[in-house]
Amino acid sequence: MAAAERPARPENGRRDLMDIAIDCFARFGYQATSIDRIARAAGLTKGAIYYHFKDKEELLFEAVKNRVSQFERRVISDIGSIQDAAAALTRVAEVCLEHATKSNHRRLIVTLMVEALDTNARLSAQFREMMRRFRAFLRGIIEVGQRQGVFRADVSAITAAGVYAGAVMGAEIEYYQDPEQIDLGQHLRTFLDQYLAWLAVPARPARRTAR
Amino acid sequence: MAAAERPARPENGRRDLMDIAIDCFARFGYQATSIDRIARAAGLTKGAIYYHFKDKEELLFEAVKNRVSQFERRVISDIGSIQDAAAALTRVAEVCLEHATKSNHRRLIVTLMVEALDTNARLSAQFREMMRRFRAFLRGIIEVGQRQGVFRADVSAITAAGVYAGAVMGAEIEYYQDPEQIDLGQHLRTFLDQYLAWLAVPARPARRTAR
Amino acid sequence: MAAAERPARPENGRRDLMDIAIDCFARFGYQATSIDRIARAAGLTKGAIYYHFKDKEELLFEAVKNRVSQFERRVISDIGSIQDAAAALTRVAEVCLEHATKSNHRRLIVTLMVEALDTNARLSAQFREMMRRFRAFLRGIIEVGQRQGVFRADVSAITAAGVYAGAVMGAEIEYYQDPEQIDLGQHLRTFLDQYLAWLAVPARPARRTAR
Amino acid sequence: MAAAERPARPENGRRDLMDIAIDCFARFGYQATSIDRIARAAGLTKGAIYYHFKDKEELLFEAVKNRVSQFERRVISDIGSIQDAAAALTRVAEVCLEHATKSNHRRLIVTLMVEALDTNARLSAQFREMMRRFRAFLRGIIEVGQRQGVFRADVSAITAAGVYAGAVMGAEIEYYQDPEQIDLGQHLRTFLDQYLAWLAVPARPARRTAR
DNA sequence: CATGAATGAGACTTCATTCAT
DNA sequence: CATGAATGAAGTCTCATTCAT
Repeated sequence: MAAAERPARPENGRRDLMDIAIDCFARFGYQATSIDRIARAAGLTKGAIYYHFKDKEELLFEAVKNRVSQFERRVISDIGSIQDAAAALTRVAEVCLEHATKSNHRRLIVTLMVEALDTNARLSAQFREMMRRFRAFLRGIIEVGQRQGVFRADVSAITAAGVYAGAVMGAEIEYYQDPEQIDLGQHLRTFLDQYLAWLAVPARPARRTAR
Repeated sequence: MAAAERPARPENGRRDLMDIAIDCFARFGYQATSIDRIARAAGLTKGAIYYHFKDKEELLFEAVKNRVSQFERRVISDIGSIQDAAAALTRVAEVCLEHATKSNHRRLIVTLMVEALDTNARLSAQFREMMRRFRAFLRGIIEVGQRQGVFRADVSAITAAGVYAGAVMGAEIEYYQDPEQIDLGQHLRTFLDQYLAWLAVPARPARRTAR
Repeated sequence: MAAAERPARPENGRRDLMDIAIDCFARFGYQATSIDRIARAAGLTKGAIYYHFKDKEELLFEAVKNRVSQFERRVISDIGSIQDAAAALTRVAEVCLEHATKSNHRRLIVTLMVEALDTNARLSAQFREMMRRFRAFLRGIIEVGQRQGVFRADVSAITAAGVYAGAVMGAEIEYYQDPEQIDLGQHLRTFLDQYLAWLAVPARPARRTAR
Repeated sequence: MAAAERPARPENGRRDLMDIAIDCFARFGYQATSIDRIARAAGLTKGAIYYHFKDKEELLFEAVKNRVSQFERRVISDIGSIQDAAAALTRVAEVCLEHATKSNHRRLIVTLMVEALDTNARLSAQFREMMRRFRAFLRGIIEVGQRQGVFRADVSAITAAGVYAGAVMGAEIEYYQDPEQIDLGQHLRTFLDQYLAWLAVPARPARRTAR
């Protein structure tokens, strides 16, 4: 009662709050997540949230920034050192799988990305950049493979990257919606299997790709 | 008074209203579409909407039912008669492309499906059923190909169907988000190319598929 | 299509409509009875009601006027000829019983009277007049009895009339609310019994009445 | 900081708000009392009401529960100790008189009871229970008088209780409607006079009561 | 830091009423 | 006479946000 005894963990409340907010945003989206819902989930009152965050949008942006950069850092740190392009693509899918099933990182991203489409220009732009970075990253891997001669050269690396990114995202949504019937791991492995087979340099008669 | 010209447009207001509502829902989702926005878009007042629809949810469900069944009828009527499994899969992608770019059918479905996830149990169940039907339909095509010997038999048809459905949906989302950079048509053709190559009976050494 | 064939029963729709409206008003009161509810009960659309009645209030006033005057005419026609004051009071209670249980006359009156209290000045005034007429009527009967020497003279006839009117109305409300436990007939007979005993000229030592 | 003066009025806003709401409900009934009207009467905005009460119905139920139990506690505490049955019945009427004229307790109850009849099943059930308790309480008093030999034994105590409850309620309504012409105190005393005379053991020739 | 109380804008919905046909 | 369509006001409720303590 006298003097000291400050909250032991300064700035920790902010982090905790954000994690809880992220859980809500990931499940219900932005609009269906009221400040009150977050507060209740955190065992606080609404006022406390406004101590840590300027407004709901700041909370949203921080949440997205946090999870997006965590995902990107993870991908880069995991893949950066891999020399084998096919192994790198496999690894990316594994990270996605993990972030979709063991954390809420991917679900937050996918959910908010769709919700933001015509609803939140600024957020949508942020997601667009993120997707572009992701595709550019994948394209980089593919081009390495092409340069190394392990991937066929007659395909557009950027289109291939887009196919990859879309397939992973679509599979995740199927999984979020019907986890009982969708085995996301098998799904992604099956996709990778066909994707890598297609990218592989053909034995002899090259199958023509899409115009 | 002589010949034709009956009420001119019986039950037309309801139909028009729904089309307008669908446009809004497809772009902004359910929650971000206020009754007032629909009314304004239709050049009516809110009250008029409640004359035609019991509440916002009825409008939503009717909209979804309408577009889903239109999409399903279209797929069935287009594919039903095709004997060639590969051609059927190609055709499905073409219909999706058309419904994603020339109408708002697919965007309505994808947008609302994601929004509904943990937000609207009843709607989500409806979408889950729709996706299951879609995968079952695709599986049927694939199994026909397998029975005909044109598709390899060592892959799970239902998993393959899920990969297909997910890839198409993911590509659509990429397109909705970044239409300037994503050429959905090329995207889908590229995916189909790899998908069919993978499904095709291998010349010699069968590549093993995922577990 | 040519000329005549007017609706066989002119002005009949109006009467039917009003009876249906009265049923609704008697059960749900004025505010909880929407024009739509009446229309549906009558198998018509709202517009039809506005053909017959200027607005909802006119319907209400007509309904009240109708039932009130029917009740009053009935009381007068039934009691007018009775010479015996006690028998007249008994008869009034019987008419009330009948109008409370076999028709909706009394329930309409009681329900709307309470609802109108501070809500509809004009209607409330009308009911106030009605109650005053009713009490005046009862007072007349009592005074006849007093003049005839069959009722004690040391009671205020107007107060006695008020007690009578209130007791009947209160009993009705108890009955409307709990018809399973309240036997309105027995209730009223019991009240009458005590009321007439009290009014009767006492054998010897007159019990003093309230100041 | 030294001694007393705790939050001054903890939970006070809620209580104040309810009292104001009760005033409105007692005068206008439930439906004619808009949230806005209560808010204005309280000098607050609508939102403040929803901070304290979940919705309008909760406010209603709390209001009714409050006034009903206050009335019942008052009756019990006032009458509980009285040994004389006639005095007890007199006392009950006095409490009703006070609660009808000096507070809004009885008017709230009577007004809402009538309005709820076919309009709010849950509330109506609550009032039905209240009336049953009231009649049971009165019956208890009457039976005590009968056992003590001061009340005649040849009347149904429960019916007599119903007559009493109804007469009081009816008198109140007359008073609410026409306070200028109805002197509720005299009304109730007159009723009590006749009621107790009727209940009293007759000197000699017992008047037969209604079966 | 955090709470409790309150605001105010905006959402959904109901409903009396009007009107062209 | 009657309907179908529509309006506009008013009501209930939600929610992001603010602020004194």
